[in-house]
Amino acid sequence: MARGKIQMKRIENPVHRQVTFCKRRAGLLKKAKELSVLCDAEIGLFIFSAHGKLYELATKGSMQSLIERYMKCSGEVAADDQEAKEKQINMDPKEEISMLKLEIEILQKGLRYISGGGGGAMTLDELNVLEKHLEIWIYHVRSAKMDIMVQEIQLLKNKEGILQAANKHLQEKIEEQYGMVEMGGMLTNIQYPAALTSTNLRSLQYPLTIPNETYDQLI
Amino acid sequence: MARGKIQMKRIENPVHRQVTFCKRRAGLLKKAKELSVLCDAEIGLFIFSAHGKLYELATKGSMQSLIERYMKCSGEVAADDQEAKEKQINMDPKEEISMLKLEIEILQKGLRYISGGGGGAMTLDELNVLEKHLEIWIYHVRSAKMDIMVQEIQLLKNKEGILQAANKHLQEKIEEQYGMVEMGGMLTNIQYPAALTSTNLRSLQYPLTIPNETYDQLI
DNA sequence: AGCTATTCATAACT
DNA sequence: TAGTTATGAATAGCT
Repeated sequence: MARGKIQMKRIENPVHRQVTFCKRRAGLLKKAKELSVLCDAEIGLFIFSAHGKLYELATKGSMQSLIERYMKCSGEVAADDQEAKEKQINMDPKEEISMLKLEIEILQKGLRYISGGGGGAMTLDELNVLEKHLEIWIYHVRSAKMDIMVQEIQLLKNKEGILQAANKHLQEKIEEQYGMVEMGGMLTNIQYPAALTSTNLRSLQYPLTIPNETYDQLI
Repeated sequence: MARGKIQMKRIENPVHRQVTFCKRRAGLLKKAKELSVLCDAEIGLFIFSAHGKLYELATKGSMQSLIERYMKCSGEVAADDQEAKEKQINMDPKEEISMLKLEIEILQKGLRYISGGGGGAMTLDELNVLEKHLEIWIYHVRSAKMDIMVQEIQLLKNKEGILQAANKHLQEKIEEQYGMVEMGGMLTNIQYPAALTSTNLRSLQYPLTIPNETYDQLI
């Protein structure tokens, strides 16, 4: 910003990068404090340098309590699951590896804690770790359920497409024969026949491996 | 900073405070992103407005993973990087990823077994309480997702039923005209037309309020 | 680290 | 709520 602007990309020169990191880190922390004071906001900020060193700021109480509050909030708002997954797709192997290693470490910690019997009362840290575990567990189950449902939806859509094609073909056939027959309202005016329930669908040849009752269990 | 400097204390005028909050929040998030990009740092930032609304930024992966890393860092210094790094040299990234995933799975299994077995001091009751708590958080999101998907499935099934009815009707029409026309193979032999993707389905009159992209978000 | 020349962020105003 | 502008802050390049 001074003496020439810089490109918004990683600074390649290590010395420059380090200097800039120090300066901008200080600036960022200052700005965060200011926002907190001026506008009565609570802010949690942590910065990991490229070398892994941690710098943090928590404007009210501890970072722990802020993280707890964050968890509650994001649990309600949560739509960042998908965001995380999207990012994971574009993640390079090294990043993924380090993430997995981190996960392992946390799991090991939890395992040690639980098997060790804990001893005293549980601390906030330990509770947070346990919560994380539980989330991961639930995630896998939910993920599997979702996969099944998505698969089923795709199947239904495929079948629909085929039926539509068949329909169109038949209509053309009729129009061919009669020159002009009013069949346009066909699709919209036909009542949904009571006999044509999902039970009938199973007689189709497309593999419908998932019984209908599964839906109820999925919810 | 402009048109007169301001005191570093809570802005009493609520309007001013709100405006300043918006502007400075944007500035802070921008600065955080810049620091991350320029200096190859990982940053987690969350801001609660005075009214409790959450604004967040996580520069790499998800906030979840960053918080995990934060926990680890602030908790212990511990590092077995050397050992891990040595192994990593002679290993294919994909192989390593799958190995790590396997390890995670095993750990999770063990964790579940131990907590389920309930031998330790902490244990079943406390874990159940924690689990319940987490499930409630997740329940709301999952429930909403499931509702959408079930609704969509029902819609598709309805459409399918109607299409089948239309199909049957058309077939009968043709058979009426020709006495006996071979149309039985219709449904099974028609190739699924590439043009008849889910995009086309939206042109149907049946209310398909849920855009297709939603599926991806649901997973 | 410390020093400017610049660019950037933003307080007040519209 | 959004856009403009004068001004104060932050900081890139040097030393």
